[in-house]
Amino acid sequence: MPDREPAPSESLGERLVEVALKLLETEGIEAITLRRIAREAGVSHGAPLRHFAGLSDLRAEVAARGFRLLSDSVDAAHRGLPAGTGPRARLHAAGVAYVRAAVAHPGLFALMFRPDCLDTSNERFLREAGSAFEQLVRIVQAAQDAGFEPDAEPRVLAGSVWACVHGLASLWSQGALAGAIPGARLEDALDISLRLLLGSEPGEKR
Amino acid sequence: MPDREPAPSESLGERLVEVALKLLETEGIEAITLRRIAREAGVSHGAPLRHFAGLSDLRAEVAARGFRLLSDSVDAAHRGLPAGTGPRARLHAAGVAYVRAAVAHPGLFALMFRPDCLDTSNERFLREAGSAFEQLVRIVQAAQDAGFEPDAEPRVLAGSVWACVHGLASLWSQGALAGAIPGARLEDALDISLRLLLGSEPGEKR
DNA sequence: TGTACATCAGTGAACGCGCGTTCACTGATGTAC
DNA sequence: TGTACATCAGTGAACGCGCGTTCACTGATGTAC
Repeated sequence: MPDREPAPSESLGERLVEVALKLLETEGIEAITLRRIAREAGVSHGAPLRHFAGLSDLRAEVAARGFRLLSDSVDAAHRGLPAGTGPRARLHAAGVAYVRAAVAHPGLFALMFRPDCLDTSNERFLREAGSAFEQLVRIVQAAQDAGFEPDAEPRVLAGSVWACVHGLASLWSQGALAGAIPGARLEDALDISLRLLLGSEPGEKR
Repeated sequence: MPDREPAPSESLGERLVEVALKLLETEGIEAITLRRIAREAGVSHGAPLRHFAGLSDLRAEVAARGFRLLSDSVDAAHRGLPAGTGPRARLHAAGVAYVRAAVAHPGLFALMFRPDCLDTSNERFLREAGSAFEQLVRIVQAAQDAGFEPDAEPRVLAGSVWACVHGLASLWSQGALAGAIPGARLEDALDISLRLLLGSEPGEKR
């Protein structure tokens, strides 16, 4: 994903979302206001309302990008694995990718899971969040076919896996884990979590 | 914990915190402002500053109560178990208690993990958060003594367990899990998560 | 090739809001003598 | 038992802030004829 400059052809709506993403990285959630984004984009504060129904609509649109980013990260990690990799190791890699992507974009990640801040009925938000979860369900189902918790309901199992990596990403990216465990390394906690969750799989190729 | 009426002897500082807790239950985080709490307590909006250094100090104080409540819930669940209960089943019960307490107080729970909203250097906040984690470490260590992941570093292991139940509590209490899995029941996800995390323990008394 | 018109993205002044914080004050309470 | 005084929790007016949203407007662009 090259960090392209805003092309002049690009619509203001697009540009505003990108400015918001940049602001999330540099200043965090509280900077995501209509006026601030407009200012940063060099446009009058009324302009964003030509492209979004209101503040929480814009935020939902930004959060939708977050889900897309998460999906893409998981997908990229998946595609990067050697051909013979087992489904369980793939699930493991998906978990790692989720946590890494979240920790790399703490502001965006926080916004995505703050339903009081955004319009959760926004169409693109629902679609991207939904398809990210479906992606996880597919990966989980493949692992189930390979013997991982074969009797569990796939969506519920996927939800449990999601919750676990999500908790890790969330606590880590807000500094709570590092605060409680001085000298902790994310890798260690991630390894333990995923090993506990998925079990060890001595016979499977990774 | 009886829902006692504000005793006239009670200090205003105490009363404000209790009003804040009530507001969190009924209206959520955004209601937690100095002016709103003062209004609700029937006191002028300047009064709270006689008891707290500022808004984020008050919020930290409220969050500290949250950690205490979480600790107490886990503790009560612990004490309620039959005498012969194994350490692994005790860890399981602690996880269940954590999630239940969090889901029962979604506003408070959300506030506790919003470091941008509160003064994380507040003394009581640090103390209560710290002692809640220490409580978990002790429970985890007991499970380790009974053969659960005996070689893991106790604090990191505790962090992993924490992250997992925390993620479940967090996603559930904000409706994300229920949104992704129509008809989902918290109990099911909780059961799967904890079973995956702790493994099954056929020989142990529950 | 021109002319009239509609469309609509972006402007910028204005409104009203609740907020945190400051500050001079009041008035009850307790203490020193 | 009185009197003077200090303390300090709570008051309420005031300040300045950034916010979301409204609204009449401008001016470029494209379309119909």
